Amino acid sequence: MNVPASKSSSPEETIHGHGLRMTDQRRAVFDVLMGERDHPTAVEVFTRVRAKVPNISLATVYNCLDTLTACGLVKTVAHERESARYCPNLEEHAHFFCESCGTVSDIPLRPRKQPQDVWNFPADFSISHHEVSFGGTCPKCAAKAAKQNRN
Amino acid sequence: MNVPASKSSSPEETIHGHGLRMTDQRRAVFDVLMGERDHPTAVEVFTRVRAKVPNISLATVYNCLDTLTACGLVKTVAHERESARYCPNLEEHAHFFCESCGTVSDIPLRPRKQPQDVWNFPADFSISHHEVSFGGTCPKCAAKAAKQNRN
DNA sequence: GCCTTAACAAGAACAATTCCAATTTAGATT
DNA sequence: AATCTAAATTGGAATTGTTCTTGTTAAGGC
Ligand SMILES: [Mn+2]
Ligand SMILES: [Mn+2]
Ligand SMILES: [Zn+2]
Ligand SMILES: [Zn+2]
Repeated sequence: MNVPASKSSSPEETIHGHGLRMTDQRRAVFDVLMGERDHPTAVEVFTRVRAKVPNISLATVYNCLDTLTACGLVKTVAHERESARYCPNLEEHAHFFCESCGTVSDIPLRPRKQPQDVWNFPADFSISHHEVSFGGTCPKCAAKAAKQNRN
Repeated sequence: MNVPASKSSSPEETIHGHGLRMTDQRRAVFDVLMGERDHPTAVEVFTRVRAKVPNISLATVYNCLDTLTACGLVKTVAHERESARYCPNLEEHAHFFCESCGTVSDIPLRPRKQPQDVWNFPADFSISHHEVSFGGTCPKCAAKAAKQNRN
């Protein structure tokens, strides 16, 4: 667990490195996530992947998403109490949730910056991971709202 | 909604300012949260508040927590897919979740710093709120682990 | 080709939260 | 002080997203 997938190795190799097998279902779930740069829920992944593997079950989609996450091939994204989303972007980044249209955007970390630059940790906290999410209005929706207001 | 409770005004005033009433149940839920500087779940609040209001229902505890949050008197804290927690600290801060003992600690924002100092937002994103959570090992648990290792 | 074990499918179970309909209560109005 | 009305509470049912269970399928080492 927590072994990052190096860019050079294939997903097969990464999965094998965890003592697991690359199955059609895992491959299909992985491909669906890589195919779009968005953040689908498990059910959205399920409906997309059914086009390729018509008999896959939702339980298997959940299992695949869990194993892919455990192998470091995708990321799981939680926001408030909504259903989990899955992200193919392995770079360190935060998430922006547009409250108007629901889209999720990746927000990259500035080079050479760390969360500790902004939050003041008492000594001796050992941080193993962080999850940062922002809520607000995306540029697209802001533009739409501005246009509305002009009328 | 989103009207912050100024420190000078009482919870009654704040609630009235939102056109709502201060009831025994709301008062008791509020007092329970203010009574400890921790981050209880709804069920934990429920069991604590039952000491004072023995017949309160869990649904009411959820309702009270929602209204107190809407009035800005407490904060709701989400972390991964766990049950929601509630926080009496109105200062801007992040949360640290100890994976070993489960405690939640407040991590203050450094003065004059912003999340935007660390994350690079494409222009035109209007941020209305953010939630930042860290996972890892708290100092107490780190010390315990170190002691174990020494044996 | 056989065997062991991992992976999958289908549906049941689960936990947290929300919804609903009936009852109670706060506080305004007489 | 009694009455009235909308808001709040209650208890239980319903919902939702996710996990668990059990029987079946299929890799891949031998
Ligand atoms: Mn992402
Ligand atoms: Mn807090
Ligand atoms: Zn938007
Ligand atoms: Zn700890």
